[in-house]
Amino acid sequence: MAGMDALSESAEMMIKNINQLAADEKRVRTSDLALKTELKPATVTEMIQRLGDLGLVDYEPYHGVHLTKQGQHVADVIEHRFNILERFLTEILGVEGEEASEVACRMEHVLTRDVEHKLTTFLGVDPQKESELFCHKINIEDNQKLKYLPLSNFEKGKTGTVKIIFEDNELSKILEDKGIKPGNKLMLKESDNKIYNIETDEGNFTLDRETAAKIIVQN
Amino acid sequence: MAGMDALSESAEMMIKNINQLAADEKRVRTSDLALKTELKPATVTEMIQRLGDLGLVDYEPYHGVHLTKQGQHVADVIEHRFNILERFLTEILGVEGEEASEVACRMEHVLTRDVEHKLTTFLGVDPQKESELFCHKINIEDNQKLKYLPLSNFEKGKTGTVKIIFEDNELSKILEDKGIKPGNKLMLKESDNKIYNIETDEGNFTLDRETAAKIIVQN
DNA sequence: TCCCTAATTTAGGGTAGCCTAAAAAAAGGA
DNA sequence: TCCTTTTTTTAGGCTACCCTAAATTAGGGA
Repeated sequence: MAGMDALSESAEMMIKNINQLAADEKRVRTSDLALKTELKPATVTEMIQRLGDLGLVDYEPYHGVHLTKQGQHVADVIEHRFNILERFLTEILGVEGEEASEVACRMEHVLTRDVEHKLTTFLGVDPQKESELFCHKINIEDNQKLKYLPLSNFEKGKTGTVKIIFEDNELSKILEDKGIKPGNKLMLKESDNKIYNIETDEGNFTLDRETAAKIIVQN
Repeated sequence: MAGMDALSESAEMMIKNINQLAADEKRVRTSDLALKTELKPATVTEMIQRLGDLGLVDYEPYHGVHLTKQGQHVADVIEHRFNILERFLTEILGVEGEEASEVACRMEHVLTRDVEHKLTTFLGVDPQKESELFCHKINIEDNQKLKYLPLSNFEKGKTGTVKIIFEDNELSKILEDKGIKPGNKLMLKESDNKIYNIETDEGNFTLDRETAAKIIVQN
């Protein structure tokens, strides 16, 4: 896209405020923006003219602005970033309301989409819903990359990394001696759903299904 | 203090770079700063003159700069904020190295001291060490109030309540079957920072660090 | 309709941050 | 020492954002 530099914080804030004042189709007035942004009307005019040149708002002199499709998208992204940042700050870090808002408001302009996504997932929001909302589809590869399976359901011939072992210390120790412990790699050589033949750095072993079911592997 | 407005991102970056180039007492040269900041020498001169006026650097025309006590303090704070932000982004969110650095570098300028503190505690850094280093003692209440920790930084022998599991649904479901789900209690029996041995209502399990980091526990 | 007022824009001014080009200072070799 | 080269600073220009003050336009009441 042309002019694809990042928007300034000021520009993004103006778009955010236009969006927040935009009720029922009406154009947003300069004076209302001036009040909300705590800028002088002349400054608002200057800024919305710039945004108009960028195609982010539809500006008609003396008759206010409204967001274009592009501008609306920017507003949605900023809004979302603000929300997750604010949630993170209050719910996870325990920052007080007012301060959380202020910090989130400054941080929202420096997030990348990737960090935004990861933070969203961190907060337990369903990424699918998010992706519908924001039209940036989640890459299939991302899903593939994070596949956890019990070894009992693992694909034959594939190599994976042990993530979790569900059992008491005794079994853990036995498995550990065989190189089966969180962090280590293993390969499922053969299986008939009753016995599982695996290979680790320590050699080859055979497990029963019950035991294999307790080892979670990431491919 | 006089002139206590927040420093601009540019100014803070310049101070940070001066600090990073300041080896063995020698003054930092304009040309080296220009290389590091990717600014033109003339721009660097202009900036360090401004910083000199603010009392943050000791500037002698044609003979480079070094940080004053005040400037050094700013550099230390920025450096620390960068470090914890980078750690949070990589260790908790799983952001890749390069991107984590860039985002941390932009975020470091918008943190408040309070958020910096809470994030530090969240990452499980010894607050005592931090307070020695930065001379602003961490309030005990802050610790008490800090309700959420990744399991990877949880205290051995303590029992907590699972609040959030982040990662894809698949991992969540697997953990859920084993009693690791929001609302349930668990106890961290043993840990060597590589393997995490826990006990839940459903039994005993061993997790790797990466997985443990994705389970947020309230103490 | 016409005029007055309120809203808005334009005009003009300032600073921070960036730049290039030219001047000035320092540094090092012969 | 002196002269050339490198480094640094100064001079001057540009843009984004902010402002105040002066035009300009819109809109409502008589």
